[in-house]
Amino acid sequence: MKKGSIEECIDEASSLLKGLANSNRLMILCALLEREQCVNDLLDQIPLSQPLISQHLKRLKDEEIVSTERDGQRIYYSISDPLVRKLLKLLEEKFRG
Amino acid sequence: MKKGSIEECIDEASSLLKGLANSNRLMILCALLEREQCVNDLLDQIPLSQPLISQHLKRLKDEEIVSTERDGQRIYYSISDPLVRKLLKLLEEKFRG
DNA sequence: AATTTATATTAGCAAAATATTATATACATT
DNA sequence: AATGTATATAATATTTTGCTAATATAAATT
Repeated sequence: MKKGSIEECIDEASSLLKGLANSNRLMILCALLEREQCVNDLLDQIPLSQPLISQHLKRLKDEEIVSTERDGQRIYYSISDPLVRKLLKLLEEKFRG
Repeated sequence: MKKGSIEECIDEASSLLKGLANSNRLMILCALLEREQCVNDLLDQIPLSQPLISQHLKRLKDEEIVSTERDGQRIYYSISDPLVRKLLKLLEEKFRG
């Protein structure tokens, strides 16, 4: 893993946390935790508008929390960062018990 | 641990994450990760104004991320939530390597 | 009781994050 | 090439967050 000054580490960590710290994005991530899904799959499960889902996905992708794979018209999103998986599992443990 | 609807869980998780998702609060938490400290201790290590540190500490306390113990004039803060410790360690692992 | 030290609170403002609405692109099908 | 389906982008409005500066409280000391 990369290393930098303490301030840099903290900035990177807080960026990652900001990426996660939103209930709509968490919903999306919970869905993706089970399996990779395209935008339309997410639209079926999550009560948000299509543009809003796309915007959040973009944010997650910019943050390198998710990655994409195109299949024809569809674009499949999945959780690329293993740390994020661990974090989400920890949260699940705590809040779902 | 408490349980509720999925939406509630997600809201609680995102509240917690929002509490953590700020570089100044992360700095404070990193300091507290080592040992409990009073506001003045933190002031010595962290380049923020006293009111700002107090505000962030309040936020962390409201979120039940830290807890306090008074000793005379001083108020000692420590990380009360074991999950938060785990999360911070995970982040340290990733970003400090 | 007056002063000092440690900490908290409040109000106002600027900046950032989020949501909404409208529009655009890209691939697939006819 | 025209249409439909899947996804992305942009502009704008709204809400939330964070900072600064000023002030307040609470315990300790003289």
